[in-house]
This record gives sequence, structure tokens and C-alpha cells, in this order.
Amino acid sequence: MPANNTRSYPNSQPTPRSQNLEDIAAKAGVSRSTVSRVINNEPHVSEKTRHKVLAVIQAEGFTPNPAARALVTQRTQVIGVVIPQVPLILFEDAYYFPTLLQGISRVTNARDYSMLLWLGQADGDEERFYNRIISNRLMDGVIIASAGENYPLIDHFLRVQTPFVLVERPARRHDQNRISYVTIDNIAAAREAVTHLIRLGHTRIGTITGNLAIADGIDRLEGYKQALYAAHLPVDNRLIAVGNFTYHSGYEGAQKLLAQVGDHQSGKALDAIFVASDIMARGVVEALQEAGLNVPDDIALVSFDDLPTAQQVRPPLTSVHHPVEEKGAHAADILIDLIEADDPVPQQIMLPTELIIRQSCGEY
Amino acid sequence: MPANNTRSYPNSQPTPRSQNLEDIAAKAGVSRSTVSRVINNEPHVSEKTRHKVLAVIQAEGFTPNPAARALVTQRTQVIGVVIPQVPLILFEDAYYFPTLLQGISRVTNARDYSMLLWLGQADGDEERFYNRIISNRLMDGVIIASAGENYPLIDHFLRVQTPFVLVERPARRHDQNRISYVTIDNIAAAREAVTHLIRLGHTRIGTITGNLAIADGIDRLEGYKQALYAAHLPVDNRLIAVGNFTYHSGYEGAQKLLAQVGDHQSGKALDAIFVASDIMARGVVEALQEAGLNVPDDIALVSFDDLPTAQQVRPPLTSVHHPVEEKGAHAADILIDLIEADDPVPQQIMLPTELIIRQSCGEY
DNA sequence: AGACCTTCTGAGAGCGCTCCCGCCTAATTC
DNA sequence: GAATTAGGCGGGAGCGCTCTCAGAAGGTCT
Repeated sequence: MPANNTRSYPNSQPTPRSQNLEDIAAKAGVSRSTVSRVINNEPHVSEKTRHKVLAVIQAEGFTPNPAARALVTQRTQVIGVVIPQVPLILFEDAYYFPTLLQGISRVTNARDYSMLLWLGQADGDEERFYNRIISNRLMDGVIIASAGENYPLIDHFLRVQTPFVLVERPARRHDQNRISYVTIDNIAAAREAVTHLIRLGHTRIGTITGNLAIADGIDRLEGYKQALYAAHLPVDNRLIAVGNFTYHSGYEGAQKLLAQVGDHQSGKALDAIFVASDIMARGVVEALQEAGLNVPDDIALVSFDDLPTAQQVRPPLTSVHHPVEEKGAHAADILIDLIEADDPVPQQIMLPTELIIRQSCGEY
Repeated sequence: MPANNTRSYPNSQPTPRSQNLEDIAAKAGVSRSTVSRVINNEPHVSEKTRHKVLAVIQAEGFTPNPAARALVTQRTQVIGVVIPQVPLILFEDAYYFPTLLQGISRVTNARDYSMLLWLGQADGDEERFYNRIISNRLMDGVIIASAGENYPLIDHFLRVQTPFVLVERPARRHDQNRISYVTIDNIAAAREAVTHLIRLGHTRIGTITGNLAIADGIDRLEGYKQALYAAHLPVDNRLIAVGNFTYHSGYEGAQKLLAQVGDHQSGKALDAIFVASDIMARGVVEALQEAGLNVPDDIALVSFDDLPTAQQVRPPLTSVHHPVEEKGAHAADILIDLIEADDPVPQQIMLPTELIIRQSCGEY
């Protein structure tokens, strides 16, 4: 750290010290306290002095020093956003995390917060990543996106009572009610998607699941089963291929289903597939076409996420739409509510989804 | 703002005040100053006391209060990242901004900074957006991505001598040498791409330009022209369609070229197109196929950016690869250098590109 | 007229850190 | 052995703000 704080620039006078409350007070002919009151919109300031002070603030372009303010209030008006799995997410679904950030940003802008972004690195030095976040005490609260179940940060923030919100359901934690999160109703959405296939007359419906270590994967499979139960159709394990949300796992999953249920050209061993993500569905389409099968005539497809890619695939995919931007916005809103509450109560929100009908399910 | 700073949680004792230097000093049996010296890795501390203090810090999990530190040092170890055109960028090229952020994040992590993210909103209240950024004094410096030429923030940061780096070349500013930026050599890259088409025997080469209000658009067109000059081919204005980097403008641009140079089924009025972005190229492919033309047999295509989509389009696109992640990393590195320099000197960096050969140019 | 509010304002303390200054001790020099 | 020097350490000031407290000014009531 350099010895002199006032950095020197070539051919220019040294940067002038920026103004403080005292300077503004002197120019307005009042005290520091009064200026502070005006800035913080407190009562008990006469209209006359308020205007006088505001005029000076405006003229001087004064903004109070956030560090000094934070030092005394113990508040920074900054929230953190932690996205651990960036390389993975980015590779599979580039829209997700910018869209989420966009939603968060909309709310932080509106509620006068700013966001500190923490992206996990490809090098995978998670220990260091966590430590940097934990030791950064500049944040009033944190949004954690797609972290998985036992993410160490969760326990840390619970322990030190830092408000935080997860963007996902922490499926296997016993303390779900102590944790705030926003998610979608994966079960209901998957049930609706599969029910739609059933309504179209399909009876041999397979599924390619997402990663069954996280709630999105678990719940979409559960919804698939519930739809079959409700229609009194059997749940056949040979019709369930476990994937992990990647293109490749979709491709392989489709091949596995085809292999497991025998000859599809003739017998109607499999007539539709519910795929737990659009990215996987792209792989499924590829595999089916390679096998000489037509979508949707031979096998109908419904998938999940409704990414832009769903419209670009041939045939366009019927898919469950996901309000990602809204997830971000709600997460930020809940978090700021927690931060500002005298007596914070964890909140859990499930956002509605919508089944978008396109050609892959054969109804179009 | 609540009257009491120590927030109360239900069924728990009030949050204990977090420790400070004085507490650590007491536990280690030294003074506040010595602890500060240890934390800041200053000399003139005996190895013995240094170890003793470090042990206590470790045991207590102590981290110094960043607000207090910032208050006296005038440094926050925070850089800002401003991305004004998010909705536009996101719609056209979802990979760009997460990848850029990823690059920035890699460097900030390594150099012990954190990043404050500012995303432009769809509502387009730019005035308010700028003001929020300007009045946030929590940042030691700023990276501004894809802002366009006369972005008000540029002038502001120049005026108040806040270090900043642009991710793009500020094409039409006369004060380019006062401004730090990182970009690619668009002219050379475009020249190489077009020269490649010429080498493959094409002589009637059209182009669909990007947005000619920004450097990327201007320079890629310039590179196209330079390649023609060098090969002694005429620059025919009827072969130049002005686009703006969007899918739609690519689609329309292709139709315009076809219309302007007459009958393409028979006469060889147009045999190749250099498209200034992959996104536009997707539109071009669509338009050409609708016109019954085969890519690359009837019309060869070379485009720019090498997004993942370039591999997914049929035929896969020959395209100029763009080191977006590296752009972010370099921008962050330059910025932090500027921040930490006693005597900052603006830097301009041009990163190398690479022409990736795929099927759309007909060579494969 | 005095007592009592009520509204407005200013002074002082203190948040937790860094940095300057000066003291103490031990090592080095003549 | 006295004088000097250097390393190691502690105390004080102050960064710019908020918040409490007390005082000044003005109005209302007995």
C-alpha cells in the first residue's frame, strides 16, 4: 500500500479531498448534524433550512461517504450474489445466470442497494472461494444461486445470522423452514407436462431425469410419477433414465431408453418422453433422429425450462416455462426484506410455471 | 432505519458485536497497532509476536472491518463493472456477458478485489442508472463494457480521475490515448476472414456489417474493404448491407444483397458473404435457405464471434474466434494496475483472434 | 407571568481502522 | 563504558459519518 493516500497524477494538481458533511454544513450555514438529518430525510428540520441544505448538496454534487456511514450504521446497502457453479451453468445454459442477475439488479436498483458478485472459478478452489466471501464483511445479506444442498456457506450464514436467500429448494435439509428460498413448483409443473402427454393419448411415457442430487431433478421425477399414478398408468423403471441436465446425458438417456424397451419401429414400447431440461432434450432429439425416429410422430417430447434454444430446435420443443428473471427479483426482494426487518422471518416462495405448447409434443 | 443497531432475533440472544483490533490485541497481549501491523504484513514485528497474533486471529476467525479500513485508506478493494445494454446483449448473445464477468472475476479473486455489478435495465432510465453509479463511492475503479462512444460515465470518471477501463475501442473519441481499453483487432481479423474467402476463389464477396455506430462494426467493415483492396477486387456498395448485429438484421441484410445483385441462381453475382457476427449469420443462413440457396455451395459464409451457436447452425459456421473471457481478465488486470499505480498511465490492449474453419466457407 | 411542551438545532462521543510519533530495549560503535 | 542506532512496540489523532443529549426558540396553557 503506498505511503501517500492522495495519489498524484501527472500534469495535474493532486486530487482534492472530497467534501464531507462539515464542508456542506459550513456552506449552508448550519451544523453537521442538520445536514445529516436532511440527507437521511429525518423530521424536525424546518422547511427553510432543509431547502437551503438541499440546494448546497445539489450544487456541490455531494454524496456522503459510504464507508463512514457503514462504519457507524453497520449497514452497507450492499448484497452479495454467489454463483458457485458458473462454468458448468454457463456451458449448459448461458441464459440462466445473466437473466437471474438481471432480475436481482432490477430490485436492487429500485430499493437502493448494490450487488457484489461472486462467481465460482473453473479451478475449483472452493475453500478459498468460500473464505473470500465469508471474510468480506461488506454485505448486508447474500443470495446463493444453485449451490447444492450442503453448501458450507449456508451453515456459516445461519451461524452468524447473516440474512440469505437460496434460489432453489434445499431439498434434503431438515431445517428448510429456517431458510429462505425461491423456486418453482417443479412437481406440479412436471405433473402438468406429463399429464399433457397423457391427454394426447400417450401411454408408454418415459422420462430422462435431471441430476437427482438436487431438488430440481428430484421434484421433476416426482411430478412425472404423480402424473402416471393419477392416470392409473404403471411406473416402469425401464422407462426412467437418470441424467444430469447435460446435453450428453440427454443423448445417452434416449439411447438407453430405446435399448431398454426393445424394438420401437414396430411395437409401441415407447411413445413419448418427458425430458427434465431443454438442454437434455436437444440431445434426445439428436439421438432419436439418429435412430431414424421422427419427433413427434414416432415419439413425442415435452421438456423443461423453455430456453430460447427450445424454439430453435427442430421441431420446436413443448416446454415448461421458467420465470428466471422473476426468481432473481423475488430473491432480492425477500433478502432486502430480511435485512430491513426488525424481526426477520424466513420466507419460501414458489413461482408459477407455464407449459408452452410447440411442435415436439405433436399437438401443434 | 431502526433505532437499535443490534438486530434482535427470535429465540436467540442478540447478535454479539463482532470483534475488533482492540479485542484481538487484548487476547494476544499486544497493542492494537501491532495487530494492525501483522494484518497488513508490515515489517518491524518480531517473529514471536507475529505468530502469537496470527494464532489469535486464526482462532477467533477475525477479519478487519472493511468500512473502517476504507474510511481511513480511501480504498475499498472493490471495482465496479458496468454493463449498460444488458437486455439487448442478452437477447442477442447470452454468452458474452457471463463469460466476460467470469474473466473479470478470475482476476479480482486472484488480486483480492471484489466486483460490484451494475446492469442497465430494460426500462431505460439511464439518467438514474448513471447517477446511482456515480454517487456510489464504494468503488476504486470501474470496468465499462459495450457502452458506446459518448457514454456520460466516461466523461465523469475522466473528470473525477477515477480509474476506468473500457471493453471496446472508443472509436470516435479524440482522447483515445487518455483512456484505457481492451479490445480485439477487428480490422485485422475481418481482413483475415475475407482474405480466406478470396483464397478459396471467391470474387464477388458481400458483407453484412454490424452496427456502424460502434467500433466493432466500423472496424470489421474496414477489414473487409482492406482485404478486397489487397486482392485488387472492387468494393461494390451493392454488396454491402448495413446491419446492427441482430438476427433480424442479418436476415434482412441477406435478402437485400440478393435483391440488389439480381439473379443468383444463374449468374454469379454473389458467391460469398462476410457477416459481422454469428447471430446475424444465423439470420443469413435462414434467408439463403428460404431463397433456395445452399451454403456453402451457392454462397459461402464467414462470420464473426465464434459463439457456441456457430457450431450448432447447419452448416457449422467458419467464424473469427473472440477471446471474451480474456478481455474481461485483461480489463480487470489493467484496472487494478491503474488503481494501485502511484502514477497511472492509460493502457490499450488488443487481443489476438483466430479464424476457426468450419463448413460454411466451403473448405471443410 | 410562570410553567410546560414542542420543534428545531448544535456539540460531543464513538464506530474500527491506519498512520504518525515517540518511547523502550538491545545491539553496535568508538 | 558511554554514545549512538535500529528494531519493536504502544498511544493518540483522525478518517466522515450517525446518534444521543442538551440547549435555544417559540407557542400554549394555567
